[in-house]
Amino acid sequence: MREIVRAPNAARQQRFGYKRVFGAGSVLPSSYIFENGQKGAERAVLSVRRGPIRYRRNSTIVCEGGTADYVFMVVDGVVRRCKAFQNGTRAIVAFHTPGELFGWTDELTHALSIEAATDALILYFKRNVLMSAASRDHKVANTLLRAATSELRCIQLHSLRINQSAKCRVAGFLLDLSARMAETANVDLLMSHQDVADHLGLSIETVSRTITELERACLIERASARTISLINRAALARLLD
Amino acid sequence: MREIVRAPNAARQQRFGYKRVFGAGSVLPSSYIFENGQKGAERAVLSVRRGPIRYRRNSTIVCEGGTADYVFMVVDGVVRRCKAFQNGTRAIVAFHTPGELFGWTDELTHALSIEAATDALILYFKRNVLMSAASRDHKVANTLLRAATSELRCIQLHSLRINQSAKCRVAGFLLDLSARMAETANVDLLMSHQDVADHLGLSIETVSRTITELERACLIERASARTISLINRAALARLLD
DNA sequence: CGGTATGTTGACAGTGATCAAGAAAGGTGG
DNA sequence: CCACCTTTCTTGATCACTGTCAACATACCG
Repeated sequence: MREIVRAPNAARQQRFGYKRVFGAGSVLPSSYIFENGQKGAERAVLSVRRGPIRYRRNSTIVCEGGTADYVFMVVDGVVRRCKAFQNGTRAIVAFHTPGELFGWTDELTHALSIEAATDALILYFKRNVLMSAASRDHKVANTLLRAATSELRCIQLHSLRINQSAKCRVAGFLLDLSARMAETANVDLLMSHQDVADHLGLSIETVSRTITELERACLIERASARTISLINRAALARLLD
Repeated sequence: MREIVRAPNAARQQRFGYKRVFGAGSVLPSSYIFENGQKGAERAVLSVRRGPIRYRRNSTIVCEGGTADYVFMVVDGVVRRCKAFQNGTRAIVAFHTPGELFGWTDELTHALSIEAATDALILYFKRNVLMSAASRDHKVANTLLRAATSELRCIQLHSLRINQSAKCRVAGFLLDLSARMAETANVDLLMSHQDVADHLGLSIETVSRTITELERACLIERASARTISLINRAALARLLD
């Protein structure tokens, strides 16, 4: 049987002592959003927005089981959707990066917690307004459909990945992150190794060891623990599949 | 390193020798569908249907990478969406049961193969017709949205499950299956243990052993290998989380 | 009835988790 | 700027769950 308490160190036990410091709401000019790649069909959706609200790293945006009154969009930072288990472990189903609409559901409550993985700026959309708008306006419905579809694709890839070896999982994660961040040179691991581990279904130790191993094999290079350059993307990609 | 060839027995090597026997198309009266719980909003969608077509067990409906010209609905039987890896392993992302609309994507190709896990009756919908219908008719868009949303929920639960122990995975799978089949007394494992194993990210041996273990613990009872009654659902549910 | 496909059980090995301890990074107050 | 503290990351030793290999049992089907 797996142990109940996984992190005996004092440092580790802090992990779930989320600070829950809800950042003071700091409303940006609405032009910010429209300049940020939103246009045309999204206008209708954006007309029901609230916020954006700023969250500090590790603060909870929605608790699992909380009423699903809102759907969200990341303006800045990284957000994680996760579930905490009774045995103290945690699983991160997905990370969300700027521009992504997430938290959509047709149920009354959110099945997962939504937390800020870094300091983050979040936009709110009232779900029932969105829903009734969708049933009248096909543009809104299509925006939601597009969001759900891309989230579906993303989580499908993820579910394929977590049956692979640790090396594949980490390599795939780095390649994905690099693609999402559209960084040319190096990948910035915006989230902690603990977050990466909980996302990939590994322990932090294994994540650390695997990164070290990839570095020794000259596939990546580290400037710091969270600043990684993918030296040999082709070789990394070859690890997958 | 994991071994390349996983199933050395002659019997096992047959696993991917899919028969690809496309069943002759046998068109049912359209009333069949309408009697089968489809109504109202779904009408518009159903007006663009083709089929249903009958597939034999293990035949391929769509190959991974195949053009995504159609979206599908299970009329009867069970369908699996899966990916075969180069090392001979296979991952089943999801099973689909009667009434489910699946295979929706906004990409040009299907990322996963779609195969009949049992003899199955499949309805086809032209994707581009569906897409253009969705951009005009919000009812169609909402039907797609609903399908995508419930698929999303399903795969989220699944991705949470595959980080758990083998016992949790099997117990959860049995409970889910029982709920989906709405069978009162016992669960009928319509798919092979191999399919279950590939879905849960376990080996067939582990699936078999785990089921035996659950039986010895008096949580379940077996009439045959594929006919299982959940004696103590509460205890099974307690294994989860 | 033989032959194939599928499921079961045992022995053993390997990947990754756990436990433990130390190193590096980041933040705060002097 | 430095000392101090907390958090995060790294590395090593050991253990266990689950995969692999092997053999057999059972079910299915012409």
